[in-house]
Amino acid sequence: MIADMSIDFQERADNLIRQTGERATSGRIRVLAMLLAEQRPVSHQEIEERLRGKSRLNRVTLYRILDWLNDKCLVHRIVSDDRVWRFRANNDLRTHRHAHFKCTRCTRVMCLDDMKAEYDRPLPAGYRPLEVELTVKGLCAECV
Amino acid sequence: MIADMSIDFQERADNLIRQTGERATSGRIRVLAMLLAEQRPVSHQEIEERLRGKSRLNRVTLYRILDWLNDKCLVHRIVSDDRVWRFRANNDLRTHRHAHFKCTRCTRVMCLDDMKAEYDRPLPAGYRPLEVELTVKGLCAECV
DNA sequence: GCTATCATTGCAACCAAGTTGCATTTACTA
DNA sequence: TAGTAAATGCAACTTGGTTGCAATGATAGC
Repeated sequence: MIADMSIDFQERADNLIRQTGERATSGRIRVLAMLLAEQRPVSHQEIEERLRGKSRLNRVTLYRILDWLNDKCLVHRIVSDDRVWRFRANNDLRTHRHAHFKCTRCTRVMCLDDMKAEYDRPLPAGYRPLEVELTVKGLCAECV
Repeated sequence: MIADMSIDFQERADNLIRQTGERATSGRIRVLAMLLAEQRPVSHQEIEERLRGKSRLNRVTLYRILDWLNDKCLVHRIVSDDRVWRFRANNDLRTHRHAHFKCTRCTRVMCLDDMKAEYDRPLPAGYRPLEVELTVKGLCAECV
């Protein structure tokens, strides 16, 4: 079962990457498959550890793969006050206009998929909004 | 006029720091006075440049002073996706439960004082919120 | 006002996350 | 199946921030 699932993610990743019209390299596929399987925001460091064992990806290459996946909207990037980026697969097209929760004890970040990142008051005159980030910080259920 | 104002900020900074009951050092006073005069979020680097000329503060000391001012709630710290902290004086006690705007072109950050950082949906069961961060990103009036 | 004391400062060295330039390898195209 | 541009790996670098420790300085007690 587990094995089947992993093959499935591999295949989905491969398809998604090919749909961009650019090269489907093994690195890109492995990283995206892993993120598809996780379904939560994962840091560069965690990904590196997770991928260890199999032919290891270079650190720089991993940064570049994550950038690329982000450019192609296959993943989204979440920033947090620990100055670390986390990445999460965009499984469908209702992408990332949602809020995030950051646990200040275990440092994990989760997507609050059904809480929209929005604001209600007008911006100062002349300002053009492009993106909104809403992060709730506190303790998650396991750390509380 | 300008000179008077600067003396005024110096004095206000001095008072605020003494009210904490801890030591009123020249570094703390200079940094807080500068922030009181600015009334906008300023990065460590900017502060360092601004304070250049007068007897220069050590880089590490400045980090420590900013941490200290933050601990004492005399300033608040704003995080942003460029992994740079910015600091703004808390002029009164209606402190920092407000949103921020980050210009993606000039990289400046401003406080949206009358936009509250809040959320409307419930968190997952067992989660305890402690703080909320809301950042609107886009182009400011000067960069649009 | 002077001195002792402990917090604060400065220095040097360090760390972690992320980036750049360039030579090598690899996925795709013809 | 070979040629080619794109992707990768490596080494070195940058930026923002931190740590340990010795030197300095603000304040309390006299």
